[in-house]
Amino acid sequence: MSKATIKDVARQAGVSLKTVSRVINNEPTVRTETREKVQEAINNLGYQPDMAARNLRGATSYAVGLVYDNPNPYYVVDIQQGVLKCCRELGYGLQIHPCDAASPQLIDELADLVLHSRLAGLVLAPPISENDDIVQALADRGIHVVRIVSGAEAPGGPAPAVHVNDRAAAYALTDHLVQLGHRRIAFLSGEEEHRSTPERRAGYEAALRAHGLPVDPALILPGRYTFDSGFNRTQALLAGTDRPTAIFGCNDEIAAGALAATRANGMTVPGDLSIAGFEDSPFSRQSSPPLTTAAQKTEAIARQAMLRLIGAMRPHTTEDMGAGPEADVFVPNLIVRPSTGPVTSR
Amino acid sequence: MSKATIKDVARQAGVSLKTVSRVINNEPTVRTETREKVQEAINNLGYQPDMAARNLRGATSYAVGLVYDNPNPYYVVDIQQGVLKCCRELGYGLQIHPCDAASPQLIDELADLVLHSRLAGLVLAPPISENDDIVQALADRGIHVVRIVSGAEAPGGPAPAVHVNDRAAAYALTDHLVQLGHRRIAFLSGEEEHRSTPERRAGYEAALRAHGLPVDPALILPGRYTFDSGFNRTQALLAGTDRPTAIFGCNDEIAAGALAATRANGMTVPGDLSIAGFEDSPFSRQSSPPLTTAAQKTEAIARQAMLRLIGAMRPHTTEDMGAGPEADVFVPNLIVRPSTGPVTSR
DNA sequence: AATAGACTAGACAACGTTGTCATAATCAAT
DNA sequence: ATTGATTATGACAACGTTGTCTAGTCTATT
Repeated sequence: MSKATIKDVARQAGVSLKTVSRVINNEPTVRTETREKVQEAINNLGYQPDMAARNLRGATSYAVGLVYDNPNPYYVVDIQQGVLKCCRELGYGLQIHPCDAASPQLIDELADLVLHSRLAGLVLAPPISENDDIVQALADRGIHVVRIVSGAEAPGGPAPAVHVNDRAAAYALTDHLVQLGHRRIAFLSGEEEHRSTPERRAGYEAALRAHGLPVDPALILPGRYTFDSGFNRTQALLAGTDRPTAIFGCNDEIAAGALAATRANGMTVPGDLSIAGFEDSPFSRQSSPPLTTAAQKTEAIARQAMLRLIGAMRPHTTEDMGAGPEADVFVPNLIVRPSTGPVTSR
Repeated sequence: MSKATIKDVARQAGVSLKTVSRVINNEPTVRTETREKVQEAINNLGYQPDMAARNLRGATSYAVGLVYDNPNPYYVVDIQQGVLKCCRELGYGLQIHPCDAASPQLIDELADLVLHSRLAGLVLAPPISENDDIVQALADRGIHVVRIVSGAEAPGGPAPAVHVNDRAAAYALTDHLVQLGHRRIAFLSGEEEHRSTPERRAGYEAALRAHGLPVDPALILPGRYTFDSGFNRTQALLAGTDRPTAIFGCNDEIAAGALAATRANGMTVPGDLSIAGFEDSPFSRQSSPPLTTAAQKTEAIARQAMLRLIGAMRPHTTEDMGAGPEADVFVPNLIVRPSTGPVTSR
């Protein structure tokens, strides 16, 4: 009924409490023979260390926090899943912490969280992870942090980071559109606070330039990562004189909005207009036609972030679990679906 | 830098550790004067009890688990939010636990979770909450549980429950369609494991009967809570001879699929066909036209569930926070949007 | 005025683990 | 064989809190 403790294991293995503790924590100074004896007792009793006691005693703790303020539940759930799985592998607890990125007390709030929940560190998801002030302030307070950020490579900032190369993926997606013959491709931005926006835009511009095409500022529209934002901007575009032949929505919701506006205008996709999104959310799969998009492996990214966080604090814990630094950069995959097609002559 | 402990509070207030503990836990046997003195010291030092120590010592613990296996991230995030907020109010920790409802080891897995994470209890979300075998097995093992279930009233089962009266809401939605003149209304079911499916269907049938309309089995189609399921069944319906004039999708994803299929068939909504969904997810708001649906207050439901769980264990903790038993039944609200309209003569 | 009962408060141990320090066992080199 | 260094193990305290038990202080009743 009741759970086995380290004491039970020690008794069964015929060793002291401390020796069992050493085996559990993979400390080197245990004879192989002893280690095996203890391991057997552990397996035998189905022993698992008690988090509460562990956290209480040590300078070290076995729980991390996941901090996010992301409007996209699909993303949030994926990130949670990835971090949680990794926590279970490593024997860590997870404290989720949705919050308000704009709150002026956010830093204090997070510092409090770490203190009171005895967290070993924090995994920061975008856009909070991309706010250097916050990350720096946390680092200054001695809080271990890992960031999930949009960007091609390690900026060597105040904290370890896992990177999503949105730029390269946006380049590939734009290239795909150009290959289809599109010359006037509108870019519907998301919030500038999300670094993914300027990154994706940079990839879009780079691809145009690589093909010797002009970057027309009139086709690059500011906005938000929402359906409505995509809808409204597309209506404005279509009402204008020099219409684009393709639209690159900075995420799938924007693209879904663009799709709805296009159809509301009596136009067909991709016949009259090609539309592409980003993120491979269900919106992109369930619209008609399904949207061309770029898929990021959110769960794997979250897992890698977790490994980096723990690895920074206890290198031996995560040995052989995550590969070297090259594993820290993820490039979303282009997924071509029917919403993009060859440009048609008017 | 370091956090204040009960010791610091005791010293500042000039009382013993135990007295501070009594104040924190709202135990009755403390003189008002003493209580105030202690409270002042607590506020002064910004003291918050340490979860790890609390959980370690007592027979009682201050953390709960949230168990779910729900394919809908919008729902999951809302539930999390509601439970988490309530946890913070009550000073509880939250352990999220996504899992596989079909796993044969689920019961052991949950029992282990409770034991090893020292959880005071579990909040069960649908569909796991609606599996009586699981709930009963957990109750038999002495695990405190609260269920969020679809159904009109307390069944007096093995565990306290919060109810979502899908039946009444489905009745209202169906009534709305009938009022618009619809006589042939198809019902696209979700998974039968989710009790919401038979409940909503019961409401649909009851409304038809109340208006003296026949319940045609050919119009009640089994299926799943997915876009594709809605799409395919609608195509089949529209290919048939005796078409319905309205479709009631058991959730918004089904309805969105139905909408896509309808348009793929060259028909207009609501002109040729009215479509209604359920749940008020973003799908219903962002489709064109937006879908008539029924909105459940998921966050409030989650909060109430949490209150019931804690209330069952420590009645005095939740006094005055949640109202009486009548607060345990929630009826989703009908939201009328453009996807439903008066039936047109053919 | 004495005393039972209720109320209030404190001393102390205990929860399960790890950090510190001491000690025992082993080994290499003289 | 003895020393010295190294490795392997154990005894004990401590983390911050609450449960148990005891003792002191009131109030009410006789």
